[in-house]
Amino acid sequence: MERKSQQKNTILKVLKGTTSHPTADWIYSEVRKEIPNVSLGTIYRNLRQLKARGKILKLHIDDVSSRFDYNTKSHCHFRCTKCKQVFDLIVPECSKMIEQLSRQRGLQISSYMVTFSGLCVKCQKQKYPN
Amino acid sequence: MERKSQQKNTILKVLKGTTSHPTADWIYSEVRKEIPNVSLGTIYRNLRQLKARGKILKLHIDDVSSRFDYNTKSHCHFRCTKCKQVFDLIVPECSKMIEQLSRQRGLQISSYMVTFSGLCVKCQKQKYPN
DNA sequence: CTACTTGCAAAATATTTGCGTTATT
DNA sequence: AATAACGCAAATATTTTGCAAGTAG
Repeated sequence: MERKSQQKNTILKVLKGTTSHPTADWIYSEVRKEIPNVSLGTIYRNLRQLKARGKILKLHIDDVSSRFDYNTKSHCHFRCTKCKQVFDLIVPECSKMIEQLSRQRGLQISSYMVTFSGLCVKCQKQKYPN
Repeated sequence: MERKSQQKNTILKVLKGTTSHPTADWIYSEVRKEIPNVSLGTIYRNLRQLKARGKILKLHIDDVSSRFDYNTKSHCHFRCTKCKQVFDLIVPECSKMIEQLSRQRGLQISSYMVTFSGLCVKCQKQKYPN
């Protein structure tokens, strides 16, 4: 059975306290502030377990590395191609679309991953690219 | 400037001839049937170039490795969690949704990646899991 | 000829795993 | 006491890159 550990708690706390959809490596550096000798292997092992138990989401937004999300409800993301930030998007039309898809095409949809890419409002306003 | 090469042509031909959204490694093994001494580095280099020139899409559907698609129009995918196949989905509602998003929220959306996961029609019918 | 492309091998990244030890239940 | 979780280091897997040679334009 699952056991508690300071490491797992801290990982969850870090994830809960950010909206940045962080990578394993970023989580590692955050957790190390509290548990300096934590190992990266432990981060990965816990993230995998948490995902398997449905407590977090693993996102495949870019090809560099996976990102993790404390918000386990399927939702949409917007990735700015300039500042590389990933924002949550609440898109009510999306759930309607899925309902339609399963009704009309017989697909049993258990989750979805939607990522829009483009320029966020902030970066659109910047005249000179960085 | 860009130059032609047998390797690049073959990669494109292979991609054009499949709907399986293959990985670099699968493409490699297909290309090798025609050019036995092609190198994996060449595959990756060409795939990167082709993507940069907008001739193919790079998909981030699962965490194992990237997949590539000859169909460069943004479109939706369905990934069966059982047989692991990835199918194209034409979802007209999707383009409407994007139009709405840019109009209502000021986002400049240049592309999107939509992946639904679940059981495909075929796998739903199978009584005994493999 | 110029310089893009290739094959090869080594390097860089991201993630997983084996093992002996620690800690939770 | 049993065994899940840990830290560490080595192993995998995927993708990139440096370099000398080949080739398209």
